[in-house]
Amino acid sequence: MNRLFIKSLCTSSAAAANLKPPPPDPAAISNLILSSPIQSPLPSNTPWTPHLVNSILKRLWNHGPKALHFFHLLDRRHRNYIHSPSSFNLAIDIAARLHLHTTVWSLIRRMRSLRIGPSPKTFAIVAERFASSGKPDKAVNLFLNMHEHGCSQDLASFNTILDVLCKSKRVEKAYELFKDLRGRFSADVVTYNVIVNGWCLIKRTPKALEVLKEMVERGISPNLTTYNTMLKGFFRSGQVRQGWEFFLEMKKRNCGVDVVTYTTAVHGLGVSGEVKRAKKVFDEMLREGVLPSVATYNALIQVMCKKDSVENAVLVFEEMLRKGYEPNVTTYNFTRGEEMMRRMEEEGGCEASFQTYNMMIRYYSECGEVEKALGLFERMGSGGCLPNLDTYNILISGMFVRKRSEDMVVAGKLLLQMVERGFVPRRFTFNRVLNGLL
DNA sequence: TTAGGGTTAG
Repeated sequence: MNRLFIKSLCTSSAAAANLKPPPPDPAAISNLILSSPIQSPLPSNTPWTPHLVNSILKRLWNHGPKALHFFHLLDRRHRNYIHSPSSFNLAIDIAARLHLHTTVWSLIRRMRSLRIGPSPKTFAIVAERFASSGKPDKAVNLFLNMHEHGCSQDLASFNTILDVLCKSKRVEKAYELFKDLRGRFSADVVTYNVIVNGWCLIKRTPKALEVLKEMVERGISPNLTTYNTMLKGFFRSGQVRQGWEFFLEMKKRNCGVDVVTYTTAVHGLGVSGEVKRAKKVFDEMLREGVLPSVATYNALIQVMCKKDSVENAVLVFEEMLRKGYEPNVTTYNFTRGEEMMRRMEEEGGCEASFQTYNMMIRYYSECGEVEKALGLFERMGSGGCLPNLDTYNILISGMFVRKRSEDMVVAGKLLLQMVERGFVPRRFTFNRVLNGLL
């Protein structure tokens, strides 16, 4: 707070004296880093700020080695600049994603020596990477030992590690840890909600209901989040009837159903084919005076596209615009096609995300329009979002559609490029390209 | 980054 205040004082007085240089452009700096060889020095005279550094790290997210190199250069060569905790956390996330464990730990030690961390958030980041790369035990150990790295364990960090395990589908592991330590950390409603959600994520609603019963027995009252989680769980596991009955029960018992409840019901009913009922729930929501969100409209649009007709989806889209909602990337992604992509950028002032690109690239690849797919890929490279692992996998698969030898060569180049950018191709992808080339 | 709702996904 204080630092921000001082910073704003400095900038405003500089502006008053007309000395303020144009603000550095993260996109320009990122592109410069991307296009120059790895030993190049950073542009001099740049007024580095945590905000600028963070936005560059995010732009270089899908080019991990360059991102880390940038971080290290700034850390070592610029004596007067000290990275902020949030920049450290971003760099640690990138290093952990690339499985550079030595780098992760040296960054953590560096944070500690600068007395700016590590924080519980730092450990949550690393634990998440462990859990998502099939090492849940390492994630648990990290949590159990975090106090040795100057970071205390409390209920919040306990809930976080459980959530990390659950979100990476290691629910059994989470449940074990939960049973072992719930007494020590005095598990609260958040803890139980995390576990309920975990079982729901892997479609084991009976286990989720069991935990729900258990929390009540232990004197912890479920809240609206608990019920919304359960509701989503029923739909996710295909128990549409139970979902519907649960929804009715929630209303009957005056749980204070909210926009999340309605969005879940509209989406859940719709994707399982009950479009009429989904629309009825949506109308009922309006009657009850619960304001739909962009997510609610997106849910309805998706349902219309998939189970009704694109024309009706567009009607909902137009209605959304009429009511003053601002469609976001997700909205446009449902109504696929170049036309929509143009519209989102020109009229909507809404930048395509890598999901948008990936979807379009997949579409072109599948119908053999390899040049168009490659064109979009090029556009990505020079724009705000760099291709990610999915992009490469989709595009490389696309190179096999036409069974042409020149496509194989492109596939080979893409494979090399993805490795250079810090992605690990699946064995399948690798062998396929190799076979293709041979 | 202490929990729940919209991209495509089993």
